Amino acid sequence: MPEQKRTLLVTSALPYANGSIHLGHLVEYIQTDIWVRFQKMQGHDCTYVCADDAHGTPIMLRAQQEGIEPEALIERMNAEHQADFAAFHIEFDNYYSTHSDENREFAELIYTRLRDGGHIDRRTISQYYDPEKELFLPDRFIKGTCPKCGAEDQYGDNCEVCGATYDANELKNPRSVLSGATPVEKESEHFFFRLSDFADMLGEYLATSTQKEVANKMNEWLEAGLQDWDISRDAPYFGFEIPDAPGKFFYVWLDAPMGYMASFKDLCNKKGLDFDDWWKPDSSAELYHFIGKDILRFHTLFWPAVLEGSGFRKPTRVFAHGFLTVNGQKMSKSRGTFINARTWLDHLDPEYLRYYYATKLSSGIDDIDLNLDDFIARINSDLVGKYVNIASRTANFIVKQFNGELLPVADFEPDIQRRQTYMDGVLGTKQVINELYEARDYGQAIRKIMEYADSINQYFDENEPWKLAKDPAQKDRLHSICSRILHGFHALSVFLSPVLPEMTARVAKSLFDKESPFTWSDLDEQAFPSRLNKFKHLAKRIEPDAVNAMLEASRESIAVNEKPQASGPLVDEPIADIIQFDDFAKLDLRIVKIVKAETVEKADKLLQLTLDLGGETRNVFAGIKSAYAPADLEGKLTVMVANLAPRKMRFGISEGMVLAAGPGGKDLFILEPHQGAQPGMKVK
RNA sequence: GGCAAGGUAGCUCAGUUGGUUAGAGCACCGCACUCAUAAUGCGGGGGUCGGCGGUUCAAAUCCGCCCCUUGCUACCA
Repeated sequence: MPEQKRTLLVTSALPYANGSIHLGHLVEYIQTDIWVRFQKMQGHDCTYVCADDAHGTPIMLRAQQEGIEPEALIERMNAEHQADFAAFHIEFDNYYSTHSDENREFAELIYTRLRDGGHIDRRTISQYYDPEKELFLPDRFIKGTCPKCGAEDQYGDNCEVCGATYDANELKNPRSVLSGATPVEKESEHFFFRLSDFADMLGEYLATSTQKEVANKMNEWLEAGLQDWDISRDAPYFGFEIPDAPGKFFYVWLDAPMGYMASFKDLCNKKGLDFDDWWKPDSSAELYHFIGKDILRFHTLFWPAVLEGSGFRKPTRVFAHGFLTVNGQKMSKSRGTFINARTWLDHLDPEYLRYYYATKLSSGIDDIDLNLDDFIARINSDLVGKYVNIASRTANFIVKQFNGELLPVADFEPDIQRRQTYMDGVLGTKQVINELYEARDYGQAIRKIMEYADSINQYFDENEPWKLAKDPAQKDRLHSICSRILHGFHALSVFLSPVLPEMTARVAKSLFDKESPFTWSDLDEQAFPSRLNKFKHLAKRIEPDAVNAMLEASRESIAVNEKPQASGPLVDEPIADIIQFDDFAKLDLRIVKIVKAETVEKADKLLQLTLDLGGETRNVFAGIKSAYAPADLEGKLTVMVANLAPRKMRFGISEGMVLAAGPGGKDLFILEPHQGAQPGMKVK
């Protein structure tokens, strides 16, 4: 029955050292921690490592802003992260940093091997550069007008208003967030990892190494053709310099995931383990990465290829989970649902979050929702009303009437046949729960566990021990019944241990007088304790006020750090940076007459407008179909940007842009001049 | 528009390879109990399983079309 002892190495994604841990992060760490604890409880050799991702331009700049060295910044964040994780009972075997000697060695080793294997190309590319700060700008440090919806003040990689994604050089009116300067395109040599060299291997790998729905998605990428991966950045950059290329640094792809190895290597150094036993290509150890679905491509394509190309083993499986929503919506700063780990800790019990996440988690990549009303009901009912209540309502009988003595299974179920059936029931439940934990179907595991709790409460009510307690003749029966109920509670506590490590450790210690926390072998018949201490309060109900206070605090902490929380056009789209008259003068706005407006076949949002500028006509596509019928526009005057560079679209060339205001959809309003304006007049 | 994942009771979700009157928890109503942090137990109301067709003796479950939600993507110069 004792299955083979397995050797596992488990990781969670490396949190970036530029921000605090929030509830979204915790989905992953809690999911992983539950799995790791489950493995350890079974007696397997399971190691859980993680580290801060400590490099990159954002960290370099933030340190500058704070007037400290980046090393000081990442050290502080590392301590903060570790404290938050510890408070949520995330138990790493090692927590390290990508800014470490070990990590540098792995980055260099892997790079060198890839290079020598012919998997690295050098190519000159053109990229935005801040001429004042003298550095190349990551997408997040360029802001400008969204090329798709025209929203101001959007980042260089995607638009928060319309959700479009694009390249930074598509952004209109780009400016550096750092200096406000207009970035210039500048050429530089970059290093690329030839991912396509590994296409065949990846095709096979995907089929076995991740969830089905994920493999399907990844196959799309494979079929679309694998792009080379840019792995270098130019100085100044906080990170590791590429050995044979002064002034070039490893970009995140070539130093972050090595953090998994570096952290483990650090642990090997501390404990005298042989790193290669886990990481050589034919290692029998199992390697698992828990990640969010946002970094799937990276972990299922790039990372296995890099490992393959540099002579290391590949991950056994990559487990992706979905995102967190709060009350059914994306976490939102203004609603107070962007909740930091620390804010939660100030108001609520970390284990309640662990439990709630567990009830929602499955092996799939669906998003999970933290519905706070449901959360309160679920915790109060499951944990306090059912689980804890079993001990609470039974313990007194044992303590008062039997001096704390618990009967062994053989005594409360003396008939050998019935005892067998009873233990088969317990161990059968254990087996089912085991499989569910292993498969990461925690939601189902919890459901099973609560079914078991229900059955114990039913047994209690059917046998009415409170009545037996009043009849001295029934004392033996009372003893048996209560022992059996507490045996059930004991089993429940073991089942819940991966999810509620702290609470169940208290059960083990203060109630059952056990030296160490529960393990799976505590479910063996002989392992049932013979004594019980006086019951002490185990868990308290959640007051809705505590949740409200947490939401309020989240709103406040954001308000302190950021902008005012009111909403409205000025908040949603703050007024852009000051420009000079010269900048304004570049714009040539003209009054035009809409001579023709028509829908465009196969276009959802576009109207094709023929505009008369008083002698010249222009063809313009405008995304205003949702708000205007073509007939309403024809004959009307409006304002256009007349000197905008033409833009090729799928349906033709758009030769300018009409001006409109509003959030979108039906609320979109084009400008119309007062009576008397004539087509062609310049707006100034 | 394309691709993907969803749409099951008021809320949060289960429903394995199609098979008897579709389930759980919470909420609601009634009853019981008083050992327990008013917790627990029993019973009840409540669902055209997004819609329409089809396959089948039988469909929430398979097939087709459509509607809605979410994510990625494409076209909101």
